[in-house]
Amino acid sequence: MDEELLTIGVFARRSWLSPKALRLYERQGLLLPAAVDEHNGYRWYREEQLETARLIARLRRLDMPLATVAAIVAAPDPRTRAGLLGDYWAAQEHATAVRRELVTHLRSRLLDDRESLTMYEVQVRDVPQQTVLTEQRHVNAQELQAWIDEAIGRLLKAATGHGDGMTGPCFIVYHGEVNEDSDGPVEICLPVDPSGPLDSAVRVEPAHREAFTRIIKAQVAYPQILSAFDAVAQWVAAQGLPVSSSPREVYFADFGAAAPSDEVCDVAFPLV
Amino acid sequence: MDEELLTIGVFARRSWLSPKALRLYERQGLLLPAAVDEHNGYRWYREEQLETARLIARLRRLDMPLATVAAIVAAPDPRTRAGLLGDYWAAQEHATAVRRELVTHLRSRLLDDRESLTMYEVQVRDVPQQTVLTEQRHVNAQELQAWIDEAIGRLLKAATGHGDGMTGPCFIVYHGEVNEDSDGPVEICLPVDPSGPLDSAVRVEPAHREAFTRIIKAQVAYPQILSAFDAVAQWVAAQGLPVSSSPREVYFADFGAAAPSDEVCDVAFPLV
DNA sequence: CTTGACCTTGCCCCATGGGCAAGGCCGACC
DNA sequence: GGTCGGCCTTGCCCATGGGGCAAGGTCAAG
Repeated sequence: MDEELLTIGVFARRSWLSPKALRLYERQGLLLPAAVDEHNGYRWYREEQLETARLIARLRRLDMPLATVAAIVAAPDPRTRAGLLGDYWAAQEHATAVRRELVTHLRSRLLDDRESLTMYEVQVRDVPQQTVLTEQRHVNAQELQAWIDEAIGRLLKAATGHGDGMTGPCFIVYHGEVNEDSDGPVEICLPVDPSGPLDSAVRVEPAHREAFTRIIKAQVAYPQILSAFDAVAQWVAAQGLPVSSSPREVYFADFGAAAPSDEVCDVAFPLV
Repeated sequence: MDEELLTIGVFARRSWLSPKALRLYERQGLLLPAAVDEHNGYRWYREEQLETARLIARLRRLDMPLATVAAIVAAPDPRTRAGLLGDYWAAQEHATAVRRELVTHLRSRLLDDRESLTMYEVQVRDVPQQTVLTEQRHVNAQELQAWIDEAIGRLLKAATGHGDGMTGPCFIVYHGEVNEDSDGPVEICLPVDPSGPLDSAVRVEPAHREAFTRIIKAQVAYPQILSAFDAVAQWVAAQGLPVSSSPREVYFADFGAAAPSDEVCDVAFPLV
């Protein structure tokens, strides 16, 4: 055995890491020195450890958290390592894509400041009683979109076997706050012909008056849409009106086919 | 004036920020409460401040540092804000692109582990004396590539007016370490016909023997290329040979036209 | 008056090191 | 043997952007 051990300084220079980082990695159990002198505490590394250290250095250049680095370093074979790296990077790309959309939206909003200047115009209307197919669940902000897509699919399917099918715009009722931490519940309602069968997933939404504001597709994104809820709530409070039920989004257009500047949805608060 | 002030809790909920964050932003001078009660220290915010707070919340969702957020918030008009946001995001996209390349390279290296298994093959050769056009500067790792491109352009141009033009492969000498912190100096040399004019940018590179290893284009990227330097330095040390001059990269192929798996460069250490 | 919700400050914690101080150790030179 | 410079050690404080919790002050409703 060629037992030429390297001091931490030499090892650091040759691995493109700093001595400080190496000491940290030892504490984290990520990269242990081959030996530690009991007398003076000096750390000694083997040349073969350079390969691992350089892998760590390269992964850290991606800003990969040490825990993820540790998982990759601990992986038994290169294919597993490449897989974990791919997973990590896919998640990063996804996060970047989300932010990229936010930036695009925000820049255009800053420039033509449609939303910030044109205040939300709040109106009042009367909504007749409706029979609705309904589905309700606890979901947080992350799961919301996926669940809405699924649930609407199911409700639409159920509606086709229900007299004339859909008889009005679908709406989503927020019975509780929905954000990263809090999860509703949220209810999806699809108005149908009241003469159809009344099974458990059907209820009657009572006639009511509601205050609402109309927004475009680009304003539906979370959390921008909260400004619209806020504006309506503000307006209602300013009028001294009491709110009688949970706020909702009423989708009167084909959301998928709409352009970002098309009006697609009303944010509505039922009044007494 | 409609002086309906909001408590920190209400303001936090309506701005999508946390009270804790709001207190931090006050300390940083990013978003000051409209008033602070002298008696009990309660913070009070104006409704108009919601707009700023929401802008901050959205910018923070991009992981933008508070200092950058502050610059944007302090900008006088929306166009300036959009410009700063665009600059920030362009920098982010660039950083992501760099990492993306690193990931691609790293994954392929993990999978077909060409570099990690096939050790660098080190050979020795004799290099005759050469007259070279030369340019030298301090540059760190970031500026290096751009400077090399420019300098080679200048040297090639100078060489055309110098007898037969280029008479051998261009090489880059690292007189000092080059990384993020340290900046060489680095010297670029282009061999030319020794019968040409001997002006200040020309020197004679003495004949020498050198140890070198040949690498492919994909291995030229920083910091991977350091493994090659390391391998040659190792080999030289193992032979007990003294190094006589600074290490260098000798580019014998058309770098731009080469495929990633083409051999393009020798990493060489002059011996006595 | 009590209760619960809200507010305050202050402290410790996260991750990933950088920077610096105080002090130990080692080889080289005189 | 003494001394010097360079390496090594540990430990503390710094930054970022808050989260979490404790101890205590405040306020409005019942």
